[in-house]
Amino acid sequence: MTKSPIQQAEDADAFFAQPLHQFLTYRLSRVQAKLNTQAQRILSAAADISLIQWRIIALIGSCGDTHAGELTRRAALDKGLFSRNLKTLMKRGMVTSREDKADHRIAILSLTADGQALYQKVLPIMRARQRALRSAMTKSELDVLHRALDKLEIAAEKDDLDL
Amino acid sequence: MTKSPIQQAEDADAFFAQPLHQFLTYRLSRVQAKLNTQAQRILSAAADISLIQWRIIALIGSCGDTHAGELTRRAALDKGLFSRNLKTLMKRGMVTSREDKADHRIAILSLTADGQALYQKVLPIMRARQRALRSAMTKSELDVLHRALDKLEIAAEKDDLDL
DNA sequence: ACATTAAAGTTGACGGGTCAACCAATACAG
DNA sequence: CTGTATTGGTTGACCCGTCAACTTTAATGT
Repeated sequence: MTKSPIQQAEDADAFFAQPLHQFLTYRLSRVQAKLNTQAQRILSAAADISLIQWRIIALIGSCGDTHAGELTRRAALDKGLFSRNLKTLMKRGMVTSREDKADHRIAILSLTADGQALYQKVLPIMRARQRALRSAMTKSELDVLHRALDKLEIAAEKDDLDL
Repeated sequence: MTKSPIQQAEDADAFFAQPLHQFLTYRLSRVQAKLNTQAQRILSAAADISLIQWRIIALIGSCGDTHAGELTRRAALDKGLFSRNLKTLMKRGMVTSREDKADHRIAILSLTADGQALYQKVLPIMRARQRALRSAMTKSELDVLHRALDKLEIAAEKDDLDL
């Protein structure tokens, strides 16, 4: 994983010209924050629900009736975060849980009628948003973006970045 | 051991049965979270400092002696967040402030000797990290990634996504 | 000059997100 | 069968990040 002198020089120029702004991680975090804000605005307008709660409803709605652990693993969601928001969703009558007969630690989760209605109402809205975001790019740009994200994700898990 | 992103993607069932996993925003937020975790790990090992505090030190170190408002505007950082972390950095003796003679609202910030030392020590480490991340991709992939981020950032600011 | 408005920074409140301690139930080893 | 380890889930603690209220000081306008 060696670097060409040219690239190093480019890095240096960019850094001293514009600290932080050109850092990949910095740009990513800003873009992600803006996308989050947008999603929250859309969700609160469409269904008066937070993003994290929408994610939980979408998980339950799309994965069928399963238990919390399965969903948090699938979505890489913190189980504490999940638990708290699930509680408020149950208070709001969007989700119900029944105990698993075989394993009493497990609660099987399902959407209530209200939860289903919300899911069916919001899902197309969020899909449309995703389409709109994608449509800002060409197909090949989108492919490269996904590939780049894969690579970044792998690099982010490395403990030693040839430091 | 955690699964690679590729394996997780292969776990995904049908396209529509797994809404979250293919959502661009979802992937972005996960990658960003992992990059953040990595940065925090590196920083806490190298200098026992948090990411936000490093950003503040890097801003002061690279922008010269300026006031808080200038830096928060430049970095799109919340001024409240900045203020609080600045306070702890001053407690730790990394930053000092002196009042501007012309405008008494303003405090001019500078790094102390300790702050400078930390800055000079950590900067190459973080720049090496950026190089390592970039080197995971080809030049053209990087270009497309930056272009895609530009477009996403613009799309994220739109109020109506043809919904 | 005085009143109004705006800017710089501090503080409080609150949700998101991570981590660890903890409890209850199950699985497992001897 | 019994003690131990593991798993599912809840709760508490803590930081990040956003938003808004508020104080102090400066700019503006009449």
